[in-house]
Amino acid sequence: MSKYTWRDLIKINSATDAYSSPLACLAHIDMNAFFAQVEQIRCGYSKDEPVVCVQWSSIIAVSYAARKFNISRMDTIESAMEKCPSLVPIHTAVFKKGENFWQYHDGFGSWSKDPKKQLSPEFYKVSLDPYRRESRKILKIFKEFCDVVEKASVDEVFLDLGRICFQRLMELDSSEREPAVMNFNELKDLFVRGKYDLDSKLPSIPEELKSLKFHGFVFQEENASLTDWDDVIFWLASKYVLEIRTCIQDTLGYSTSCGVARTKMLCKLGSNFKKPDAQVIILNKNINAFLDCGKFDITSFWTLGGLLGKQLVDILNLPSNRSINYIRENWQTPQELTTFITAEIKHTNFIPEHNKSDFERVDILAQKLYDISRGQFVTPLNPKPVVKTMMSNKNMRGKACSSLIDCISWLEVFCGELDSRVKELEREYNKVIMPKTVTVSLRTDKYVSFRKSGPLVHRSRSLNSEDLLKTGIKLITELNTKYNNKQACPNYYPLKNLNLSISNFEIMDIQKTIIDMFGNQTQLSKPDADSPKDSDKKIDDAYSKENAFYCDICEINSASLKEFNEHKDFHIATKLSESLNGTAEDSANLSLGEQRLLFPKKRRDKSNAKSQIKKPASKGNNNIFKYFSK
DNA sequence: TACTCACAG
DNA sequence: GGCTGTGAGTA
Repeated sequence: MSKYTWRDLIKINSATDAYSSPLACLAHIDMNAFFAQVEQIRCGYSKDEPVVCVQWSSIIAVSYAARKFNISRMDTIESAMEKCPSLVPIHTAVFKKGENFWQYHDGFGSWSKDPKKQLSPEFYKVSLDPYRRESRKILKIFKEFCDVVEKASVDEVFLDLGRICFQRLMELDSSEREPAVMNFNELKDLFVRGKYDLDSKLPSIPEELKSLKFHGFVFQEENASLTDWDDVIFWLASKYVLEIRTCIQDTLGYSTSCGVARTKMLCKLGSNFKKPDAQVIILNKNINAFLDCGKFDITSFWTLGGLLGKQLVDILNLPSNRSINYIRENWQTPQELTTFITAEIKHTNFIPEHNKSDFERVDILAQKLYDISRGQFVTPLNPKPVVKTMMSNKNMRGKACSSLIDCISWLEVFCGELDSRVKELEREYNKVIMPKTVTVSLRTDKYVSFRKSGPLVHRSRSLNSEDLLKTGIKLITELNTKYNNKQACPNYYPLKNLNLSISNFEIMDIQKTIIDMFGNQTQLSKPDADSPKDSDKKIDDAYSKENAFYCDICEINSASLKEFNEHKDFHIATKLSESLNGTAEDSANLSLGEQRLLFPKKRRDKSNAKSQIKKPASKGNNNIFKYFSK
């Protein structure tokens, strides 16, 4: 007799409830040294060549080939080169100050001896866009294979394999299956004929299934034998995740690590257990052994990696031998844990400083700890992480941002980045995403920061880089006039940090936005007579008339007289800034944007287009130099 | 809404 | 260690 019921089994066929079934089967898949892999593949190196991904002079991802030389992320390029003279350092793509597109400069980097081949944080900002794009491609494959996918970060996902396993278990057509699997039929027949009670136990697994060979590494058991249906489900899962991982390897070239287990937490520990290019299966009967293997302690778990975890180690007096069984054996119930922690807090006068809320509900914390130590901490997958805010940020070194003009040049970078990130998301969701709030924030000193938010004044129905920039410039100018003076902030420039963020997203169906904007008109009008461009113009005209505080120079609206006046300050400020900064003769080191900004009539350098992966967005007549023209 | 903090990759 | 990002809590 199985220890699982029909209810447990049928539950895994539900996309929403499967995770909570005792027969749940999830996976966590992690890209090995993702950034390094992306660069290795992009540049056509083999996986045996020691590629590292570089940001300025530090290494941010080390391929497994490079790890063989004992190179870690802590190494500088120089020390890594010493360990491995054949090292292949590849710098991330970068935005140049004043430009709203990124590009790769292969062969360039801050490690280069030749100053002309150096990328410096003073003039560039790292772009992570290439990794996001690859991440989306990979995600797309996961979604083809699996109905419930949680994108946990740019290089990792959780999968709920419930439906797949259920269907494969119950599959009617057995022609493609291994002979032993034919015996699933016994279960299937009972199911199909409805000869079961939800609360009755499943039959035992057939003898022939007990010796199936798992795909991948079964923790602690070289020749794991299958004893119950959970094992059979995990066997099916091990086969299926290998298919997924092989597909990703074959179509995109990426190697992955994978953990298969009952809960997200166990999956995550599993995928991290063996790297690279491996899958680890943690059977339910091996959970405790896995947790006690000596590699984990309480701080190994999600959300306990920081201060909270350390505090718990102190309070519970946990041994340093990295073992979870201590908790399991010392506190048999969640209540015992609650009592202990409460007493200990009183006894030691422990005062949690920042994570106060965690200790206000000790019972919840104790329950969590109790479950974690037994591998029973169950959480659902979140298939829809909706964007709340999006930020483009830059820490400024030295004099990277020393004037209002510099600020605007960096804002152009930020707008380019945010615009393309929003477009990417729109493609993924097939929705229109429109932020309603824009925030510019800056730091002049370690502890002195200012910020200003405002509504995004947009003139078309999708986000565009130019409108975003106009709003950003308005905000940065207001900050500049307010704080860049002796009284408010004597050491305003050079800024230490500048960032632009968008928030308050309105997420609309593409179809819906058209109807919202035009009512039934869209359906009635002839396509030729009312082309999209005309429609846009109509909106623009209508919008302009509604707003009294309209700036003819910028073509933007202000919400109030006060705002309008502040906006006018901006024009005065930029003129001033221009007169201070616009006299440089040598424009060789200036970006295209800055050249346009300072020398609008001058012919611009158009070389360097070769290594460009992404085409710059069309500039049209909306160049920001017009702010400075007479 | 503005701001800080914690946590993660 | 530098950098990017998110969510929770607070006032």
